[in-house]
Amino acid sequence: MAVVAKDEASTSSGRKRLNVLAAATETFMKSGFLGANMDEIAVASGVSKQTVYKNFRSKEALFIEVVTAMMGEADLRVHTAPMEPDSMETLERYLFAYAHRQLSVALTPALMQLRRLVIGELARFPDLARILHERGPQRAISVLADVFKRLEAQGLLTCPDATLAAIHFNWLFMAEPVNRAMLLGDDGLPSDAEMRRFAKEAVRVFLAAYGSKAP
Amino acid sequence: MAVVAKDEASTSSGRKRLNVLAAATETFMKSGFLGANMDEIAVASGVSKQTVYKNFRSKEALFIEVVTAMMGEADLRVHTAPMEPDSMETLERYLFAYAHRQLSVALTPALMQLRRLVIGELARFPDLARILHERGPQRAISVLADVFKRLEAQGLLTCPDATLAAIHFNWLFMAEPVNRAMLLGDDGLPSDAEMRRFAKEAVRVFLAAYGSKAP
DNA sequence: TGACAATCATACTGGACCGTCTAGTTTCGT
DNA sequence: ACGAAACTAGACGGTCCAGTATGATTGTCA
Repeated sequence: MAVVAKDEASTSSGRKRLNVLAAATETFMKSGFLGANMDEIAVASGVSKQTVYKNFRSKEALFIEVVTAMMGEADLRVHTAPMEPDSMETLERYLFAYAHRQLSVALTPALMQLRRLVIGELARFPDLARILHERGPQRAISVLADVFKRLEAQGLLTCPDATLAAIHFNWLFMAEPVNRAMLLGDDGLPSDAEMRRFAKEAVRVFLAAYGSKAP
Repeated sequence: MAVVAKDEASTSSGRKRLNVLAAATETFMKSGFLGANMDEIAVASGVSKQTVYKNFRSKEALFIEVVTAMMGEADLRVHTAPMEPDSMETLERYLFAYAHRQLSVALTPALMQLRRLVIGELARFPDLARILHERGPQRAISVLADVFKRLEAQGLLTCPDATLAAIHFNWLFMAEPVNRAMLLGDDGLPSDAEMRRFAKEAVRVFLAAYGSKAP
């Protein structure tokens, strides 16, 4: 009865489970929750339908696992510890690097489709949308606000409400490309050059409003 | 064969058609495209299923009419001619009034649900999403950019790229509440006091970055 | 009034699909 | 090697649903 923490991919059953998750991810992302077909998922997994239902109670349960797994992966990529501004030459360069990094990591076809999927299923799965909000925009803003508080203590910023400042900075570069991606599809995703421009201009506006005037 | 432009609500058939549209709107908004049921729509319309299909070729066609009709109504409310800044006491007051008005008009449960619906159906109805983008954010930004160009000519703003300035201003007050509404549902909608705060702070940041320094 | 079009209630067709069951086969631990 | 557990392919029950067909009923207009 020794509980050995086996890697999921080491056993045959574990691999099959991962295959199902992968195939379900693709299918749900392509067709949505109602549009997805459990038979198709089983076939794409190279696994019998029985095995699908051995690993996942129902279509709903599978959907929830797919979405939370995707959010977990996204978390790892998006929220690695942000470099400290001290180590950067200037505040401006730090803010630019942060913005550019967030744009590069968040504006991927997979993450945008995940966002569309969760928004479209808000009524059926409100918890998933809440989690996506908490671990996505809300968390980014919260982390940013902490950084801004320290920067204000150092006299580099003037932001009485650090959270509001973080909201402003975050959306100054994120809002337009995310909105385009939501409504125009992956064709609306910005090139790297466009990302740099969004980042650069957001930093300019942000520092004009929140930068300390005293040199 | 005289084509008389009859008001749709004046004839019995016309009224029935409008009833179907209204019921379909409610059902699609509640259940999404795949989740909606044509029998339910017929019953809610007080009309037989036959009559539904006499007026609309298919479920898809009905959905498209419902969404475009909603976008048309929204257009009327959101994009009434913006007051001219000249008539306002100060630029700051003008910008605040504009932002507050946009927030009040756009952040309604119906419009947010329409947005969720269209985003969720992007793959199935890409044209609807494109139209929503053109007549929503893109149009607001375009109108704003024209105003900003005039204001710059008057020396009240400094914005070499008026469209970028419009993007920044628009999302400074819109992005956070819209994002919350998308992921948290109608509970996330801001109160009037919160709208005023978003508007006021957006104006402050915007003017710090784009306001003319010369008094 | 009478003919004709619209509408109604309802049944039906054809198909999709979730989740279960069955019977036979493979894999795995011991 | 052997028994248990997992797996497979496929069928199936039950349900749902878009769209059509039917035959009766109502409303409209000459």
